[in-house]
Amino acid sequence: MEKEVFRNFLYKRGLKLTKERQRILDEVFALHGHFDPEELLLRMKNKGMKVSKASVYRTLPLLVASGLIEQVEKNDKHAHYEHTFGHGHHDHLICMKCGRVIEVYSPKLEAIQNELCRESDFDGMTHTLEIKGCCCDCRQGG
Amino acid sequence: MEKEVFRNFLYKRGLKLTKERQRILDEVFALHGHFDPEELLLRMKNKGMKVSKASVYRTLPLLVASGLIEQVEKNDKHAHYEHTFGHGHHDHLICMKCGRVIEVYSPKLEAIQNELCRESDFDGMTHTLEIKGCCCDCRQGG
DNA sequence: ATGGGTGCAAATTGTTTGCAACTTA
DNA sequence: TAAGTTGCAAACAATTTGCACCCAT
Repeated sequence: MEKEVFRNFLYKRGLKLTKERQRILDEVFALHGHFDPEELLLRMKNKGMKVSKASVYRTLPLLVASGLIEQVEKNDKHAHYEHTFGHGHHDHLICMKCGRVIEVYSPKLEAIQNELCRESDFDGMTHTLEIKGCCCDCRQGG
Repeated sequence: MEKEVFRNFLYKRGLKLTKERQRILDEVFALHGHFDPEELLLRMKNKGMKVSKASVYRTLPLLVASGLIEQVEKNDKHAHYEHTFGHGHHDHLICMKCGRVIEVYSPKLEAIQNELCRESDFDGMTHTLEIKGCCCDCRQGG
């Protein structure tokens, strides 16, 4: 349960699990795919949940630090996140025409990460692969 | 010669190769590794070159569009670029302790890009792989 | 009761833009 | 000389922060 992970993470650092943090956690995990802080805030306001922009901006880094979510892009203006707990690692194909994001996974990539790290005596923790191009819909349409 | 590439690029779009654009191009290619707009501007000012912040911000996207430089990260605050002309594609190992960036290349990765794209009927153009972790110096030191 | 947390609004920071004067093709 | 370009300063947008009150532990 992600709430346990978060509670435990906070506890270890002497931080508190406030109502606001719980609400943010819940909403993040109620979400399907990617989101940005503003989007999250808007959703919560629309549901009548009480949270401030500041709390959202202060809580997201905690969720990242606890390993529950990941920052996946910072390509246009704002940061994008996605939750990763119980959701497996994957990478992204990003369509440059319509912005669609397709999730993909390749075990071979994990092997390559290890290989590249070994060659440079580097202790690799995580990787992010983004392939930019054009999705099938846009190729047909345009 | 990168200046020819740029001149040609501008010409095709009816744009002009001004002194400022030349200076920016020169400085970008005088640089070794990564840089951000602010850094570039500072270097140029220190050398007594006359350019405004606005011109730097207006020129970098042109250099990207012409294929001479690439935007490689947007992780902390600002955009980071590096020149790629005559410099081959590569990916990055990023040390999360000291910020060091190590360049790596794997032909296998190109194969994986193709494979992943084929599976999703996606027309992949470029990829960016970043592996985050801890470099050898930081492991020993800390 | 203590120390962290909240909301608000003001402050920062990276980047973009309007405009009048200037340059390049 | 016509069209694009510059520099400046003001405008923006995303994120951060100071502070007085609030609430988990």
